[in-house]
Amino acid sequence: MKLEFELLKKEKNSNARLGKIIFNNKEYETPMFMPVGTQATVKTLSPEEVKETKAGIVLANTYHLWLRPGDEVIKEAGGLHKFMNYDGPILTDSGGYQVFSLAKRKDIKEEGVYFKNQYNGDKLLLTPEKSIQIQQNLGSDIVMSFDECIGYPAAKDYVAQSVERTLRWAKRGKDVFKGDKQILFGIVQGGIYPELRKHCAKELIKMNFDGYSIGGTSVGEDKETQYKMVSDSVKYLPDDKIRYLMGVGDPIDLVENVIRGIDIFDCVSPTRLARHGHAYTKYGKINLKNAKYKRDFTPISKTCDCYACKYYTKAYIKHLINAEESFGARLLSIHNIRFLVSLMEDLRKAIKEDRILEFREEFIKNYYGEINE
RNA sequence: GGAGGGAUAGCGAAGUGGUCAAACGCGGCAGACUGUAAAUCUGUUCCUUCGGGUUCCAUGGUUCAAAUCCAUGUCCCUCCA
Repeated sequence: MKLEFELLKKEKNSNARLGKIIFNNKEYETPMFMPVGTQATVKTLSPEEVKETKAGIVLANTYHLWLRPGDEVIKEAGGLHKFMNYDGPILTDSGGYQVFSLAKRKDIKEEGVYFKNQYNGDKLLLTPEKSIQIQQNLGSDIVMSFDECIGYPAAKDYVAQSVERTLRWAKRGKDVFKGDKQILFGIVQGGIYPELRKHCAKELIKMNFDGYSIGGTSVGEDKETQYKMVSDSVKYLPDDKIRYLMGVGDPIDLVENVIRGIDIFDCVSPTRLARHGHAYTKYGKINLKNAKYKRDFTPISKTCDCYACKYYTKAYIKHLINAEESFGARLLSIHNIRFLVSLMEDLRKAIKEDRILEFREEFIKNYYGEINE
């Protein structure tokens, strides 16, 4: 019951694609947005609530679960699906992002990356082999290669050297990966340099991974730079494999990168922004902490079909956020995830109808416009 | 009746002659957040035409200079009878 992918259609006027993921006798269409559940939970939501947003794949993180509760514990529990009670597909990140985000607490060497355990100060070594082994213990359905996610800007010499190491790490990981129940992705790095992106993509393809991720974006670069990095990576990737753009979830970026040929995305934004009081709308992001919502007794969106919009007002959710009641974060997380999932539904419809460029124009006009619901 | 302590910005609370428009926390008002060290972080919070103006219970005083010292008053708290 390995996860399978099937390409269904290519949009006529762009590089956008429509696909299908088959997992556990269920089908999930792509392009798709995947909510992040780093610690084996999408923060504040139950698995039932995640499913209600119609999200498919959920992310979890190797690094965090390795440290706590430990991948052996999760293996003993019967794997991540049983442990967290989620029967949909699960993708695990390799810990590669922590190479970037824990910048001050790491030391990159050829064998792997040394981290300091944030809970007890222990010196830890995460290697490509170890990352795969942990992900096999976790029992996720899509496994990521251990890579180095570099920041922006980065000097070309450093990026070139980093790409070579990421390639060696990808090979080392693949060599120990069993692959009887899971599929393994390689990660295209190369910063903003087209020739490094090309080289990285081509070398990964030679190793024949089950899917390809694009990494090293959404680390501080501007949008145009990001879109170019995606285009410079995607054009070498085979049609029949999933293309995953890591860490991208801004609504505009989702639209732009679907057009460039991306199938799946993940991002912490919908849930983090929710905890910070923000809600996505067709007309831009709103901050419910703002005083102007104190007596706004209308839903976040009149057209949204989520639980929060169906039963609750902005004034109520604002009150919950201000009072630091967790129900507020939960309602906004439901809304924000549903917003992105629903945006992907609209994008798939536009692909089916070959009118994705028109869709983009209208979406951007609304999102950056002055109109309010 | 006696003895002592206190009153500082929306609230709590530092400060006890100049470096004080006054630390810090909360509350308020905004901002940031992209493979989650993030229910976190940042800015701002007397008035202002940005030159300055007016503040630390009230009034009077000492001093070149007072939130800070002195006198009187008002209110609050604690203990003793």
